[in-house]
Amino acid sequence: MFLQIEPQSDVPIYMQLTQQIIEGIASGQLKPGEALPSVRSFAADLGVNMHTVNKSYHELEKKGIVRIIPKSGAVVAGPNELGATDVQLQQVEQMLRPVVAEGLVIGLGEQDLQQLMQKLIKNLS
Amino acid sequence: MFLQIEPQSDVPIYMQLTQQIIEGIASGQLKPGEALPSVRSFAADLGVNMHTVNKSYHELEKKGIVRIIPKSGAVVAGPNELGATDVQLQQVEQMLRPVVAEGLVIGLGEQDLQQLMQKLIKNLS
DNA sequence: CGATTTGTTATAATATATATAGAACAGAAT
DNA sequence: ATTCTGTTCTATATATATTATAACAAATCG
Repeated sequence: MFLQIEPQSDVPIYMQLTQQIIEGIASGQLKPGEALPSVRSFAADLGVNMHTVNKSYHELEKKGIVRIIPKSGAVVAGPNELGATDVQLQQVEQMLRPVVAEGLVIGLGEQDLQQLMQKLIKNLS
Repeated sequence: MFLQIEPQSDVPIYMQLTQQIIEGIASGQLKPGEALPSVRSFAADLGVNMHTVNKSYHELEKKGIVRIIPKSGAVVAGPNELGATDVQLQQVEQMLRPVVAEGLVIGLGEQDLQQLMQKLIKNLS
C-alpha cells in the first residue's frame, strides 16, 4: 500500500493512517476480506511506532470497518458485515454536519455542495 | 444564543463552540454584521474559561467567518467579505473528503450521500 | 473626563492526548 | 519448535486543552 504520513501535520498520525486506509478501501486498493499488514511490519514501513498503527486499527474496528482477530491480525470487513448500520450512518451524519454548516456559511449553495461531493466520490472511487 | 456545551465530549470545548456558532450563522440565528458576545460574558454564560471562548473566536477568524476588531470584539463577517475564497473552498473539500470516503466504505452510494447532505442542509437552514 | 468593558498578553498549573521506546507474554501461524 | 501475532505494561517526552490569575492598553459608555 502506498500512503503518505506527515508527522508535522496537525492531524494525529493514527488518524492519518485511519483515513488513508479508509480511502484505500473506498478506492478498491484494499478489498473486503483482505488482511492488513501486521502492526509491526506496517510501523516499520511507515517509520512510526507499533502502538500508533495498533491504535489506528482499533479505531477502524470501532468504526466497524475492519475486524480484528485476536493474536492474529486485522482484516477488512466483508460486504456482509459492512452493512451501513444505523450507528454507522449516524456517525457519518455527525461527521458531515459541521462540514455542511461551514460550507453554507462561506456561501456555498446546495448545488455547490452536491457538486463538491460528486467530485470527491469520483476522486475516491 | 442557545447552545449546548458538553465538557465530557471527545470534541474540545473550543471546537464545539466554533461549530455551533457556525451552525448559528448558517441557520440565520446569527446574522452577518452582528457582534458576538464578549469573551468574558460568553464564558460566564457557558461556564467555561475566557481563553477557551477566545480560542474559538480566533479559529473562526482563521476560517474567515468572523472579523475581530482589536480591543473591541468579534463580528460575524458580512456577505461581501464572506466570499467563498479558494482557500475556504479547499478547506471545506479537505474536511469533506474523509467523510465521503467513510460513507462509501460503509456501503453508502452517491444517492445516499447526496440525500444525507440534502437532509442536513434543510436541517441547518 | 472618568469608569467600565474590551481583547490581549503573560505566567502558571493541571489534565489529557499523542507518540515513542522497550520489554514481556500468550496465542496463532508456519 | 520457532517465528510472528496482537496484547499488555511501564516509562518518557511532547503537545494540546482547560482553567486560573493578573495586568495592560485600547475601546466604549455614561
